[in-house]
Amino acid sequence: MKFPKIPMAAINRLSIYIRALEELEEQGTKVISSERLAKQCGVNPAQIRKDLAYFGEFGVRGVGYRIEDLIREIKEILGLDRTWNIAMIGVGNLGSALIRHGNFIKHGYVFAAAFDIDPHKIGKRLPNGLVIHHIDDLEKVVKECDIHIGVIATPASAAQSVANQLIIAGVNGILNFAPAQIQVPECCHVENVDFTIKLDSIAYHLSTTGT
Amino acid sequence: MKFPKIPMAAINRLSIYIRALEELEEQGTKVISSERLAKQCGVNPAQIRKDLAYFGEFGVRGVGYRIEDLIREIKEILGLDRTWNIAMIGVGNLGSALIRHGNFIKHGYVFAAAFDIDPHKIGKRLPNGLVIHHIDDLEKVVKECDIHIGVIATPASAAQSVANQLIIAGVNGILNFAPAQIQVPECCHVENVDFTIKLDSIAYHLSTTGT
DNA sequence: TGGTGTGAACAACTTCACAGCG
DNA sequence: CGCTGTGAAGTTGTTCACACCA
Repeated sequence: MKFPKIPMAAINRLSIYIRALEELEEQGTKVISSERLAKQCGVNPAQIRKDLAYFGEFGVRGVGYRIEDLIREIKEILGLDRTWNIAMIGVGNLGSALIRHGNFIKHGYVFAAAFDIDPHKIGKRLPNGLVIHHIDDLEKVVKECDIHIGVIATPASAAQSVANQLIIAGVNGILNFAPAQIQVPECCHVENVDFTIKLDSIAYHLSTTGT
Repeated sequence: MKFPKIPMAAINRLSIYIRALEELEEQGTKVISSERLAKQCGVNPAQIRKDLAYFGEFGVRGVGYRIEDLIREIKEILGLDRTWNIAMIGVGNLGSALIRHGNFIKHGYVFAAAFDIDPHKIGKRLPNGLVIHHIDDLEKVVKECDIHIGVIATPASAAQSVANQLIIAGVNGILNFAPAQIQVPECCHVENVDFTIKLDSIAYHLSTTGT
């Protein structure tokens, strides 16, 4: 296979495969077929083979995939064979809970700085030792701490201006928890985590399929 | 238009349209064209017209859409012309932050109960007045409080068993924050909010487009 | 033999282009 | 005249079916 266009959805599924594979590895499994992995991930077996084939030939015909190797390959594909320094912007309820949340560090994402705009918070120290900086120091701190990803946990009204500041600071990966669509230049990649949309979708399904 | 199959993506966009429309309404705008709304939401104008046409004819040719009416129509479509009682399962960092987070109530989702499995937490009262119940009381409390949606904010390892208990209790809408794929029967609708997947996607983009 | 890798068929979603109506 | 509503075309993503190989 040459240089196919890779569906976004395929990338997201790789993360899901990794989780399943790591679980299997813990249980001591060495090799797995696309069929069994598919069942565990709730997808189609052909989907898995195609997703992996976008990036190379990782399987052994008649056998399956060696789990240890496959985990390493997928991590390399996704750029997870390293750690990523990230910054939290907005240290309110959600922001501080996310910083304390163990899932980031477990996957190699390290909160290297935190920012807010509230004068009462600036200079305070978070439980994990991070000092809260003023948002105006973003560019300086981003450089100092080698930060590549920004997490926006501000109110919706502030999201766009924070995004602008992140981009000026040279950050071009943004995880946006604010319920707002933010506009960014081509070079920057934004992912939205918007649970109001998800809830609305649930409400729709409950409403249409008999409360 | 008769009974077309409605793309999931269209439903999700309706939430985005509502947000933009409510903002416009606050600013005093009365009518808007699909073109202008599209620009604000970052989508194609035809997309908006098609999304809305799945559900009826809400526009006026040569004019556009009356904002007040359109908001009401979309809310009715999504089942947002009422409030929804929801339950939080897992009152850790993330769970308690979400309960305190204002976005749920703002959109008509009311936390009516909270559950955990940690004996030290059972019986404690949250800042908003909710008492933390033991997960084993789920079915009873769900009935008493008329809960239709469950929010899972437990560790991944507990997610599936919590989902099972929710379904037994008669809850068939689940918002899952745990990084795990959960299996549910047809009748139940699950939405996953998995920021590790989103971060991995950002890492991939940063890695492939020159750090 | 059994499971991968993959072209081809299929399905889903998006955008175009324009008829039709206020 | 301008903007909606919509069939048709285009695009993207998924599944099938089987050649191929350890």
